[in-house]
Amino acid sequence: MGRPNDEVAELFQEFADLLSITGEAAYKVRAYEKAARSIAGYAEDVSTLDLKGLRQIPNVGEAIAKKILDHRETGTIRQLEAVRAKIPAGVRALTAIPTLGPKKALVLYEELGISSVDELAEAIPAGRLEGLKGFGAKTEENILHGIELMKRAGDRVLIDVAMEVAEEVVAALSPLAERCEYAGSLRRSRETIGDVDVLAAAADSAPLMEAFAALPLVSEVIARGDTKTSIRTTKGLQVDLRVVPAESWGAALQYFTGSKAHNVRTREIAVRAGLKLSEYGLFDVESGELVVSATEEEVYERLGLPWVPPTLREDGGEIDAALKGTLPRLVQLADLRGDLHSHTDLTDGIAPLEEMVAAAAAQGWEYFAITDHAPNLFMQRMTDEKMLAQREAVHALGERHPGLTLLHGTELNIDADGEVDWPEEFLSGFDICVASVHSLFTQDRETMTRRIVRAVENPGVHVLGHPTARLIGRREPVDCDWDAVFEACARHHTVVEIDAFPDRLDLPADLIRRALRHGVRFSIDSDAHATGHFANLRYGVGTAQRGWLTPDDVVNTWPLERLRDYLGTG
DNA sequence: GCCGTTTTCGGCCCGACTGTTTTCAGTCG
Repeated sequence: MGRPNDEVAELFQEFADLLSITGEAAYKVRAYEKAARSIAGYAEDVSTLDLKGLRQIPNVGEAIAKKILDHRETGTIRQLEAVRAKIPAGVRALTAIPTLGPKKALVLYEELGISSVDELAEAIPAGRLEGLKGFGAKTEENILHGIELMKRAGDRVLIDVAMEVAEEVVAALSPLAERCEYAGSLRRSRETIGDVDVLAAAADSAPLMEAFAALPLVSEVIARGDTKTSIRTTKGLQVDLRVVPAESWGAALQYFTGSKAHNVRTREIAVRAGLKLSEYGLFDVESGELVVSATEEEVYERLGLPWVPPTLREDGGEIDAALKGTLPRLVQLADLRGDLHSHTDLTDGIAPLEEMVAAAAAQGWEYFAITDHAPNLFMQRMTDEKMLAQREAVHALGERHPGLTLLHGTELNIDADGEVDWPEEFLSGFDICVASVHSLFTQDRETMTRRIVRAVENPGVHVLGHPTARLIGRREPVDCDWDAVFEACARHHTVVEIDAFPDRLDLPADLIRRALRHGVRFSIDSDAHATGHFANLRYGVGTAQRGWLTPDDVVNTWPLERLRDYLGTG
């Protein structure tokens, strides 16, 4: 269920959303949103803090601190319950539709009684919105497209949500099993996860099934048997537990990891060798005898293949590469020597510079770049003076962390024409500049391509940040001639970012493979807005692996000197 | 509701874009 901070933060975020729907003053709504973000990003566990300790959290004052204590004692927040009674949860869900905010959601609820996304999806084609003030044809179209975008993600969840559940289940069951691991699309590090598959090896499955069904995160047991039990979590995610004998572990793990297409290929290879591969093992067809099944390695080996990393098992050429012995040595989390994209509370981060740097030092990195937003993202209120003052602070801090080289950078805004915030002269004062698209996501392909290529060609720009600007389940990637962009990146030594945020994972894996063909180099960046966000790098690494990247392809696995040479900042 | 070398009130993330509107409201970053 996550750490107590996340639960409390979610309650205040819900409170803020509901207040904004009821038309509460914007500053009040923002106060709760800011508090929610601060609580989520706060290093200490809120459930252990007293009133004084809680008030130390930025943006948490008397009123919010008391609500946290109330919640701890009574399990609820009175004011939240009151507004929940007025606004159904489904109305809040409407605001998750892109282009539909709190004001429109309230109109739909009050005028038409619509209180769910499904109801709205039916009401529009039925013409029920016609004549409703503020809802023209284009608005209806945008809403339907937004719903479509959400539906396409379907019941799938982002990888971090699934990972949290999977790790909780594995941790709870491991003491009862000889082996226990999550498999399926999560093990392959897909960007969204439909359901979580957990595999355990044990002689007797009963205690595992019992413990699994009794976990606190279980809201419903869907099916329960000797070899498989399925549950639904309180948040609606399905988790399947399969228990196999230890001698079948390897075959079962291989089978339940998938993908289906990869398994089809491995089974074909088995058939041609007179073998049969199933979740129970690799068998000799003639004798029916078990050949191997205890580990994945021996299953693959008996098929004449090296072990294939799960992130490659998509039937995307990995079988041929395995047969030829040309599987890449994939980049690992431990290969990273630094992070090239992060924020502090000078702009929209949560943590002060000192805390971000201390947390980066604790990662054991060799270098770390602070890249707060530049002035053209107006809401961040950046100025030249603030940026230069931060640079001084960064230099001073560097002396306190001798093992860690601090890079002072910025995240520039790529404007409509591909220009960025500052002239080259000012840019040259930074150690590293990330440049990203933050607006005008719907430009046509030609305009967008010209725009991004121009930014990439700017000698002051070193990294193209979250290149497609997609938000998984919420915003489409921008339309762009990526081959033209990658070609320009390779030519100008502009690094292409893999932003590790779970709702971005941008550049996506399919485009990484395409970029690789152009000789592009990549950086796997946290885009951290809080110290806890460095943990997201594992998802960035998973995405990089799905793109077949080796450490040599990823600049932040390089020593700083080589990185500087490549960027031309040495 | 939070915050403060403006310190107990009066500000608070500002501006662009979109669609609808007939002069601007809603949404987003």
